[in-house]
Amino acid sequence: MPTGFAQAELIAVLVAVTTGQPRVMTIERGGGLPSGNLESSHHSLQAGLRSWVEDQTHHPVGYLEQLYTFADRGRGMDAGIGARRISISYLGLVQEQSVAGADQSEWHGWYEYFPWEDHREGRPDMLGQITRHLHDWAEGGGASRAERLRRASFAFDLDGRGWNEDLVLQRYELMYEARLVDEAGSLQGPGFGRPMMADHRRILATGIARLRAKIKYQPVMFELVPDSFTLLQLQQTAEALSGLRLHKPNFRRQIDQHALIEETGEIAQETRGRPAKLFRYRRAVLEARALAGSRLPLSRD
Amino acid sequence: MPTGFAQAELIAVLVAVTTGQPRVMTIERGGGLPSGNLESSHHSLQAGLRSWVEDQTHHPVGYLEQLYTFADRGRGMDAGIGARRISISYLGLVQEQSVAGADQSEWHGWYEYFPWEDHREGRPDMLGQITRHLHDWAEGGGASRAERLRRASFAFDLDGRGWNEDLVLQRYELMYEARLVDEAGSLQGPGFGRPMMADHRRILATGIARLRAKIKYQPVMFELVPDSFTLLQLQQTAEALSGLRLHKPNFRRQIDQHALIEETGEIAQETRGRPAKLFRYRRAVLEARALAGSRLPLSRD
DNA sequence: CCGAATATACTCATTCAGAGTATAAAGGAG
DNA sequence: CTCCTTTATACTCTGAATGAGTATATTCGG
Repeated sequence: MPTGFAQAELIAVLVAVTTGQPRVMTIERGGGLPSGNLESSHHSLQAGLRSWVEDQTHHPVGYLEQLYTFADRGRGMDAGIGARRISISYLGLVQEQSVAGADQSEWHGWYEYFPWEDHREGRPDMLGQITRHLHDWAEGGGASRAERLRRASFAFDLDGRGWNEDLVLQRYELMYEARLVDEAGSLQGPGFGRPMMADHRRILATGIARLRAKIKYQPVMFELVPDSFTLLQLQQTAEALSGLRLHKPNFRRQIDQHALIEETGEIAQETRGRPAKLFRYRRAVLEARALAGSRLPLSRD
Repeated sequence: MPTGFAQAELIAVLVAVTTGQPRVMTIERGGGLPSGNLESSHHSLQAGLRSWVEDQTHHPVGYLEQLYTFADRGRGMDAGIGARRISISYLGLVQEQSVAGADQSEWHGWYEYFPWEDHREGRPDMLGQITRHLHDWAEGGGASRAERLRRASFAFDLDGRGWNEDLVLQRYELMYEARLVDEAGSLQGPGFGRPMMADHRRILATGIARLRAKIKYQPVMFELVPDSFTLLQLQQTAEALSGLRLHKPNFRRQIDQHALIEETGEIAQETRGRPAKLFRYRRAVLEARALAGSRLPLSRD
């Protein structure tokens, strides 16, 4: 086989948020992410992936973006033939209403896999243990001890400068290096969080990190909620994704300052408390929004 | 050949800024981007690309990130065998001082390829022509006429809401659809800007767009300037990348508000005007900076 | 009719971004 | 030597956005 040939595979991180929990589509009862070989019938990667996912899951995928491409020497293959496996991963968002009918299928809460990432009810207790293990790992690092400490301290907020919810991948990779997750061959006893096959949990971490970064400067939450929603639903979606609790008045202000939504005129039919107005997303602003966010200090001439 | 096999190729967008011009490393006197087949000797994509680029160009690459993975049916190949070409593109940044010795090699100013993207001396005149052509194209769009107008108006700022320098790719793709660039088979006479082989100009557009977006929230300019630099150099680098003129006092304020740099104690040896202090980048803040930028309205409990 | 629960509306202080002005230090022209 | 051009650096003023907290509406279940 000539050089430059490889086996190509598509992997999807499909995300939905239901009842305040972020969920990801899996196969084999949570053991892996949906994936498949790149077929020659697919005209473009994006289009191919979309039709493939929709065939398999029967959910329309509102939003789809490429995540990352990995290449590892194919472990299950004959060595020496120069072939390797290329995995092209995608992040897809599915609206809650589409998931609703789909019984207790293969949607798993993503904090099963990353329990240390959910800070909505405060800093998880297990971070104490993780921190101790990371310290041990750093101490055994010889020359790289200082560097290990610096990385761990930064990613896990060991010096109290504030938890950065975006560092999902950095945290997972540190835990992998320190052998605190089963995929790395855990040191003693079971590792933290539920493992996945091959490097699927790492890909999931990449997807979560991307999504957490994205909600700050692009209105992607709207791809996850139903067409009409209350402000509380919207906030809870943002909280589910970021794993943080948000300040209600300021969240609302930010939303309507940017004129992201409009009232539908209807009222939510839930029981407790004062009924909430229903809103819909103003698709028109998707572009206007892209205009903002310029942090460069422009000159007027 | 079994399904799922493909030819894999690496493509690099290598960027440097010299004498106020953003440049990109090319092959064949500007006709294409450096590329090569994925070799089985490469252990990871990132590492493989880095060593490959440094072998070919003899420039150390300070910063390297994956851009995008394309898959197109290989046009030059036998059809029907199920193989296709996968192109994995990377963005790399090179410091000016490394380029200096490298004579008049294969570095080409990127505004040769995208002359309509340079707004440092005001809105380029050719945008008038481009706009007229785009209007014609939209008029001939039948049912999609309104949609075409909306896209063109947004990307090229036809209604004066302000030029968005990030939309490099959108603009190139519109011009491709309207056949205003030679790669699409230009309508009449030569297309706008200098063409490149295959889809290399599109990949370059992707790289420029990524870099323009990135300088707003990550201090990547420092990967492009020498180890010690003046504030004017730094600003001119930012201007070269964004294609915009920036407001000097505010640019300076932003830089030292974030404590990104420190004085070296030395003074630049240039002739005209008051001599400028030299600064160096404080690598320590790379992490602290990542902490900022949280636009989510957090709650305190 | 009261209180728990939720929704919605303001307030106040601080920081930050946009825009412009003022002063300092060099070299060159006369 | 003095003035003028050029670049560097330091402030000012204003308005917008953000962080944090408080106050007022509605509903329902007792």
